[in-house]
Amino acid sequence: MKDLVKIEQEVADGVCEFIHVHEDIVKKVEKAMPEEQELLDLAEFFKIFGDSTRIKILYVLSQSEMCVCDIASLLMMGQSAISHQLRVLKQMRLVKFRREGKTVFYSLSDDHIQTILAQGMEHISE
Amino acid sequence: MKDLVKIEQEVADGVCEFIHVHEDIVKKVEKAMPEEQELLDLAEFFKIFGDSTRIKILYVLSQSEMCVCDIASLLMMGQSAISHQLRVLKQMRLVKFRREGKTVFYSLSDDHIQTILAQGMEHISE
DNA sequence: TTATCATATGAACAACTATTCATATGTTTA
DNA sequence: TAAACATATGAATAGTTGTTCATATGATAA
Repeated sequence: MKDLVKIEQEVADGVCEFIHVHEDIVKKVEKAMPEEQELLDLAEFFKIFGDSTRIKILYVLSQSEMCVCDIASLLMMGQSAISHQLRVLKQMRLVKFRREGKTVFYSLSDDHIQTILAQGMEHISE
Repeated sequence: MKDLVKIEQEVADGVCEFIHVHEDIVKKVEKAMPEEQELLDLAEFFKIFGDSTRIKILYVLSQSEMCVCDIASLLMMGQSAISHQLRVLKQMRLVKFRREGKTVFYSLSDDHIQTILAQGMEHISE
């Protein structure tokens, strides 16, 4: 948050900060703004899909449940890297898992994820 | 890409890399994999929405076209920061702009963007 | 129990990215 | 023309993030 002294100085410097705005538009949109937190959450949500390793993991899991080694093999990446990313996906509830002996099988936590992937793919191939 | 020597060493170390996999699953999914580039593009696409400043810009532009100063004022951020992010959004064709005198008005380049925002919001509020 | 194996995780490092600062560009007005 | 102004942009910086390495955890088998 800027203080008035700084704003005044910027105006003196000829910078537009908050002065030469279209007040009618700004005030109207200001009222329609969602909670700050909602927009932060939204960005966090999309950020998960914004990494190629995670996208690939989500894609292969959309085809079949799989253990960590299967995914590492498919993506030709180290077990540790996959495990770290699965942790992120787990924390954000995008994947779930079941244990079978020493092996842990991961899968998408719900169909919604697949829908979003498909929606994105549709969009970029236009 | 790993070389054989490294893989052999990892096996010797007791690391799973590519050996103790479920071959049937892996081979089946391998065939269904899209082009590497398609998944990279998909991640790049979602990455744009994965930043709170850009999400906010997209949101306010979904309400009304706006100049750079209007956006900076609404988000209480510097003109330069907004301008830099608008450049990213412009390059990725998420926003378009028109010039009117000294002022540049930005707006969403198509309705699809708004749909994706709404889809995401719907998803996180579940 | 001990050895083996699949997965998880902390620390370190490298790469990337968002913001700020200073300044440039291009438009309008005097 | 010169001054004022809205926006754009290059460079520097600080913060974030993904991968690797080494090691820990927890489960099974001998």
